[in-house]
Amino acid sequence: MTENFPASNSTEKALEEALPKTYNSSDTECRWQRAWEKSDAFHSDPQASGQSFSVVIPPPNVTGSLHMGHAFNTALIDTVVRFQRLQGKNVLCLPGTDHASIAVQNILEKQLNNEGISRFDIGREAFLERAWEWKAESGGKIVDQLRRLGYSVDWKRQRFTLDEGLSDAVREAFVQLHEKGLIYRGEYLVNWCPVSGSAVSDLEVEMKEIDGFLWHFRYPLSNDYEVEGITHLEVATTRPETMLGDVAIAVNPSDKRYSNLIGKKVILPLLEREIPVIADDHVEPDFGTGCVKVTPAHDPNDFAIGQRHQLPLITVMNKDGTMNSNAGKFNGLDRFEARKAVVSALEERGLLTKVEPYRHNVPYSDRGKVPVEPLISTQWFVRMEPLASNCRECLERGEPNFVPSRWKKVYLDWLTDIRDWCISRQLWWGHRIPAWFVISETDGKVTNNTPYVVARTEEEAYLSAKTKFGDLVQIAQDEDVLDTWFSSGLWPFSTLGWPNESSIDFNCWYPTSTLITGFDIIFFWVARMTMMAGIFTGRMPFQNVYIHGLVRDEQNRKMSKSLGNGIDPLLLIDRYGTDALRFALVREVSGSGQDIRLDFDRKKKTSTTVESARNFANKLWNATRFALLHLDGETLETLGDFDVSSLQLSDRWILSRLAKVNHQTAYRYENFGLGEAAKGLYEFAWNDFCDWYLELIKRRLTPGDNPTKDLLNDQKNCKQILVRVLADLMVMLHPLMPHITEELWHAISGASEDKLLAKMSWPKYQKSFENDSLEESYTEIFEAIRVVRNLRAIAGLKPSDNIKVCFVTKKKSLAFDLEKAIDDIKALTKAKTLRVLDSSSLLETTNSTKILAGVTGELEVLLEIGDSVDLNSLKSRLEKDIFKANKEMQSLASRLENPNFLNKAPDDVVNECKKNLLEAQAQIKLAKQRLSDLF
RNA sequence: GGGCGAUUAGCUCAGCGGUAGAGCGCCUGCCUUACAAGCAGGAUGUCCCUGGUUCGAACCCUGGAUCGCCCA
Repeated sequence: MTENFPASNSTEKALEEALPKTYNSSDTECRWQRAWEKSDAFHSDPQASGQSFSVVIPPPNVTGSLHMGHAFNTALIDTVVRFQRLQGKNVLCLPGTDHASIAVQNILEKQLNNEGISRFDIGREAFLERAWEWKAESGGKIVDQLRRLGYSVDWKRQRFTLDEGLSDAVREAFVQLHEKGLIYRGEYLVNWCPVSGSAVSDLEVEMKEIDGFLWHFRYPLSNDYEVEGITHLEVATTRPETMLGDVAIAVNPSDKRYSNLIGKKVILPLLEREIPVIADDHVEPDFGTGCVKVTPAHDPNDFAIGQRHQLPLITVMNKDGTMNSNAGKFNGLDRFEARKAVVSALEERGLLTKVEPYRHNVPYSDRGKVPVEPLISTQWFVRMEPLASNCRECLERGEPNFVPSRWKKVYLDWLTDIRDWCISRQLWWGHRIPAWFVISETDGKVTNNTPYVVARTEEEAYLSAKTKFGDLVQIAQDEDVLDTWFSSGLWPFSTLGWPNESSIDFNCWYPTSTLITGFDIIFFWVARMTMMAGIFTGRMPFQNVYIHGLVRDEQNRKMSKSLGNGIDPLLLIDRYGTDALRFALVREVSGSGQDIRLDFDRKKKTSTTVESARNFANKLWNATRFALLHLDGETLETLGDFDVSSLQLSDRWILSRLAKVNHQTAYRYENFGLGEAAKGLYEFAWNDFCDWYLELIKRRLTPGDNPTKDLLNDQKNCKQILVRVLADLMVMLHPLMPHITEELWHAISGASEDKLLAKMSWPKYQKSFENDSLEESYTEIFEAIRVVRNLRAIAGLKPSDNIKVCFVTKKKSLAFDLEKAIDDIKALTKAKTLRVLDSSSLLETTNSTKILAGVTGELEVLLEIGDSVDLNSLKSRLEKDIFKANKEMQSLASRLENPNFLNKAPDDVVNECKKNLLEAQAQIKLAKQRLSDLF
């Protein structure tokens, strides 16, 4: 399994040959994905020990292929899930797909269309057969792609919204809602998508700003009612073709211009129908002429007016978007053709008074990408208010808990002014509505008056119909299917066995722990799930809802099919590896849940963001490689635990850092600070561990040809800590970068192949190792080293040039730390000699000695060097130091002169300020002295 | 019209009361035996504008500008 890392008894040479210098992600990732799956590593057992932790994934459409949104969502979910698994919880992460009624139907109808036939030619049964065939062939694509993300889901529990169990759940849900009086059927104005040939819900309508026109035209007053010389009323509309269905003209009752016309009649041009002038509060007197045409059968606002005034409904269009016989001579024209024809007809009659360009909102069908047509039709609806009010009550108790919390308000606002949900779709692919019409009551036909029964099965329906209507009943199931989101709304419990609430899975994992999804489906999905769960299970379906942003393209545009600006995650995976992509995405996340922008060079197909994550993976690879090259075949297991009593300072330092990072990272993972967790681990691994600790221990790992016993002991200690830190780091990084950490952990741990990091435990948090004062000391030591390196650079010294370094400080604790770390500092600065003094006067110098100086904090760094020094750069460096210190001194001094500051600011701030002032003054003094010494 | 978010280094973004950070890019040296996908060093900011609160504001409050999203 660890092909790249040979068995632990190999020679160093063999190791070096077998270990490539750069990490090859595809090999590693492929291998571990297979290993996880082969061993059913993520198959969950409801009887297993550990607190339950469950997540259901947002089921992608079967028609879909992997896009960046999936990759992002998956990276976040899998990070949380893998973390919880490391915490010893009994974790279930349940995958599945969604049947996507309209999308699948669109695909199939396109295929049929290519064959020159329609679905009606082959019939429902044959159509569904083809649909299932299509699903079997293409429906698994997205699932295979999800596998490439290293998703640690329970594949054995994979579900599909149309599979048997979930279909049962849908029927049960429908029947129960109906029994509770929450489902009704009726003739209403719905959003009609002429392309899908189906009703769609309000949520599936997208408002688009469109440049259109506002047409003004005249409706002549009926001769009988001519009033004070007024012969006509003028209306303005963006949709002239709907005038054919006008049934009234409405004005505001307080509008004096028209008050004497209320109750009178006008003649609807073209059709020469007489319609009344009515008064309605909702008419805005300031808009247009203050008169609006009322078309209740084709406009939601007008529909409401019509209801208030008991106006008739006149539908002038067919369901395919063409005009019908009510449209008179426009019968048969497409709605947009009819618009032109109506306008020119009005113009001919001299009734068109004005056409002005007008930008307005037009409702578009999400799926069909054409304007929806508000159309009267008979549909099934769910009464939402009772469901929503239950959710609002739960929310008051914090159920579910939204992260970040601002989404709570968005969710609540939607629930507060909720409208009923049109759930029927005039499609075939989906859950057929479990309602049967008793057609024998209406001459074998389905009309709006045909009685129906709702039942779980056809037999049940038949029996029920028979009891009500006698032995000779004939029944026929409703042709329509349910909105796909109806079944998605049941997802968190239908997948766990509901309606069988005594199922083991349901008992163990319901309610689920956390839902992770994008803000774009809070209404579509999150709210539907809470409403359905509330009524069917009596509980909210998840404790936490973690809402994340969207991945946007390099120009900050939303990625979309129509724009064609999607960035293919698989391409990035091929180039940089899954772990790199996952890490890059998660690292971009901020606590406030903003959208993330992914940079992408479309010509080169590269992304610097993902590339830097790939480089991080390579860094980890090489740090491990370094360890293996020095371990002589030893492993975490064979080395055992280190001896706490013989640790060196640098060991204590890295162990303190490790303890803090451990604690902090666990907290961040637990509380959805995933981006922060990633960033923190990156810094620890790269800066603390690789840049400092590995450099510090190189000397100790190679103690020379004839090492003493002490040196060998120290070497062993050092190795033990090296592998300990590395192993812990791998565990902590595992949720983010599962594959490479699995590989590297195996290499250093000596664990057998069947042991998986994915199923290990989170490393123990060693609070006793935390040591703030030591970390502060090391900050100062590193700063001292940096000053020496900086002086070297200024002086233009080569790495091989020997230097003599002297640290001068009056701070005893610092001097103590520096003394203790003297060998480390020598190694990292390549100093030949290093002394720590408490006064520079103790430094013996001759006339030919040149001294470079730098200051940091309370430490003065002196460098003895020969003649080959660039004095100019040194001079400018010192002058710059003085300038900066001066500026700081002035700002600090002015603060300390302010009595209010001294009185009101907290003591520690004032003390800090005083301390910094003294330091700045000392720095200036020193730098000035050095300047005069040199020039 | 109502609501939400954003505005910080050349770019992408953190920080959200104690005087500004990271990654990438840039400049200068280094192929120093884990890593050039690397190492060391360096430069870079009216923290959108405006008032106010405060000893002190990038951060809190007023008002405004620009961009984006959601709901009508």
